[in-house]
Amino acid sequence: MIESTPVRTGRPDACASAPPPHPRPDGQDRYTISEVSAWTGLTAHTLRWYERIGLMPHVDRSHTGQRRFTNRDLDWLTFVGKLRLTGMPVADMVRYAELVREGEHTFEERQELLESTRRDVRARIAELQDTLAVLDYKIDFYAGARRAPERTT
Amino acid sequence: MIESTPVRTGRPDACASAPPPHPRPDGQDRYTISEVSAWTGLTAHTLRWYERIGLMPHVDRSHTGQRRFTNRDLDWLTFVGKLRLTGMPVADMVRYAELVREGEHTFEERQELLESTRRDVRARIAELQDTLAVLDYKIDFYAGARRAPERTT
DNA sequence: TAGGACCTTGGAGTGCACTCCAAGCAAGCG
DNA sequence: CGCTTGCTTGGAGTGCACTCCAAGGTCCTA
Repeated sequence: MIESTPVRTGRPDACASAPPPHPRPDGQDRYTISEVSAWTGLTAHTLRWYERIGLMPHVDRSHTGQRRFTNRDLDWLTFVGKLRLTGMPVADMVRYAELVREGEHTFEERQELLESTRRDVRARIAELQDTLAVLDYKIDFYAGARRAPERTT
Repeated sequence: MIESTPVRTGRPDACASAPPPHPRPDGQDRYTISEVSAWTGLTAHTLRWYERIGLMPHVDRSHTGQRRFTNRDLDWLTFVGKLRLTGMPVADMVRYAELVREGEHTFEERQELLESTRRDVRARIAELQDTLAVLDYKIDFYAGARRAPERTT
């Protein structure tokens, strides 16, 4: 239902940060909320909130009702973290999560949603590179002005 | 006091969007708030708010107290727009604006602030490129799964 | 000189994404 | 058993960046 996230890029030692290995192998993957909080950097509050708003597939519970997260949940949270970095609103992530819950007949819509996100990400990268050029220019200006303070207008 | 923003990159027809020309030449540059709003895409509310919080150098006024923005103000707003794209908090932009108001003896601190911002921007670009790889992977997955629906696990 | 569009202000309201609280149940240790 | 630490819930609170409002003054064109 949830496809897995790429495990390695083709290049050895690529700049992209390596995908985090799971703390425990499949089969022993029943993490408490605080373990997941430590691993993801999200607070326990946020993890519960994500579940409430439908951003998590239903999380398993212990016999006493406490959450027990799996490696699959960790993968999902890693992916959600990527989407969050793109600036995607939480509501859109919830929409994607709903599509995942609805099964394989939503593949097309999921693909479209991700392609639209990809366009946004590319646009944002371009904007940031533009900004980088401006920052470089201004930093050079300050560096130059400080080297030759008598002629800075 | 405010250094100008680069007018052209070295390459002809560079991908970076060309810096916007001013609507009117220097000397006739006394824009109302709604003109500036239309030009920048910011609402009049936001422009007033920027001034209130100290994110604008003091804006000139007409004899009756209405704001009259200059080409210099437009340049500043363009730069602020770039900083905003980087995700810099408004408080940090206000800090930079204060340094500009304080004069040339703050060149060093301004340069440091921009260099720190540049590091952030570079890091964010790297994150986004990472995310792009994940999106590409998942989009390929969906495309492949839809071409060969009998073998998707 | 009348009308409508535009401008002014301080302060209050909005939407987002968390973030925290109170009260109570659960788990592990000496 | 008692203690500490951790987990549960619904609902309320926070911080940021706007966004809007009411009441009134200004500008321009017919």
